[in-house]
Amino acid sequence: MPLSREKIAAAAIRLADADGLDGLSIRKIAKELGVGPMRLYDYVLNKAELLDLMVDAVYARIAEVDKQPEWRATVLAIAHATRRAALDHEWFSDLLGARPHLGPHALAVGEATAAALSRSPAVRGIDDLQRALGALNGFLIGAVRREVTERRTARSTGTDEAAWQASLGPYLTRMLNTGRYPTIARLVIDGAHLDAEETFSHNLTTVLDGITGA
Amino acid sequence: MPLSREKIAAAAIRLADADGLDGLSIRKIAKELGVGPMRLYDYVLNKAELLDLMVDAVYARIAEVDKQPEWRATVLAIAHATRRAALDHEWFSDLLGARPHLGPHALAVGEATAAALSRSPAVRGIDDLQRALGALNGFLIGAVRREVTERRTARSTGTDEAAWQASLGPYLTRMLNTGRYPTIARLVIDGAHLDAEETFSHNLTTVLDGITGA
DNA sequence: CCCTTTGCCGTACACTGTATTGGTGGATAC
DNA sequence: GTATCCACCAATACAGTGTACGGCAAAGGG
Repeated sequence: MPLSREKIAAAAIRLADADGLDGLSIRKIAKELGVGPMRLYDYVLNKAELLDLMVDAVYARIAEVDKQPEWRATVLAIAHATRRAALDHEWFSDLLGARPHLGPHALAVGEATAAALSRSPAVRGIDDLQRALGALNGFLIGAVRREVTERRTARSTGTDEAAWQASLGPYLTRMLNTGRYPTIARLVIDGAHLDAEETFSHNLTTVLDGITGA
Repeated sequence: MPLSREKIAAAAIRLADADGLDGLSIRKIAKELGVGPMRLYDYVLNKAELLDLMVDAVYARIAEVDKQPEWRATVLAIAHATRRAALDHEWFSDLLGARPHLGPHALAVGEATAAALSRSPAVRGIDDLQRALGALNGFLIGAVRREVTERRTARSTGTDEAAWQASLGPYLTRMLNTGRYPTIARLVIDGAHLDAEETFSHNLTTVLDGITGA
């Protein structure tokens, strides 16, 4: 069975899911596919283009969300699907917003969000739409990125407990004990462990309220 | 004159400003400082820690903003300073949100924003504060990231005009001519070239309006 | 039968971060 | 004065990266 861009992207996604973007190399993908490393360059211009293919493959899954009748429900569905995809493929959050989303599926979800937003009564002209899209996408990119890094550090402080207790933990408590960061300290100490999905939902509606309310 | 973490970070920042993060290597930093590459490891654990140092050095500049009497003005000042810093050091946006901000100056900035937000009447308990901080930081990270990538692609389509006219341009017009992305097409064609700073300001107040519940 | 051309394949290059080894100067002990 | 040790620094070495490029075999044309 011959190679193809799709098959290469799929193999790359499998590896990136397992080892992260840093663990992803042309040679490993080729080995996974049982071919020589340079074969990949018959289908892909360079590694950057391969990353774009991976991103668009994920966007394809995001684009599968059902279209909702109400514009707000549509935006919520797309945003939640994007978050879900980023949690399933953490490397996705590293690439999200790092290059323009120009793949066909990325354009499709962009179209769906833009169309939904333009149905909001608060979005009047095309300038409003451009700004609203910027605000929403900005929040989406940043929020997802934050959540993924948080999850990563939580995992690594659990795994690499030695390093945490040896350096980072004491450093942090020392810092907070200086009294120079009282609010942060309060957040760390008293802050309940809020449910991540609930927080995301809450903040998303906050941003949407800002868009429609102003 | 002896080496120091600060001096190493400063040299690394100079190089990253010029060549981007991809062009940054231990060997180049060492050459810039006139020492052997392995000397740097007497001051820095590994490259990741060096990147953290660079990030915190930028946060030091951000933390210099004058404290405003009104909480909203404080948040605006910090956000604009962060954006300004990311435009001055584009690599900063690549690192922003990619790892927890735990350096002393990053903590200072976090403290200032958290303190300001907690003075908003709409932020009642510590849970509200945690969420508001998440919404604001999420937007900030994503918006800055978006703007920097936009600027980069604009620059590279200007520089590498051959590649644009050969592949990406035609690809995009072909895509938009399929009629599958009418809203996006309208945005690309009719969309005025909005001032980036104005857009950022507008969206920032939009998010803040959402937080305060206006 | 020979020549050309076309596609396939692996080698090779320049570069990365960093562990490790070897050497060298200066201070201290006898 | 000599020997020993130690701190410091330089260079080398290794395992890996993305990808340019040269060689080779098969196919087609005269």
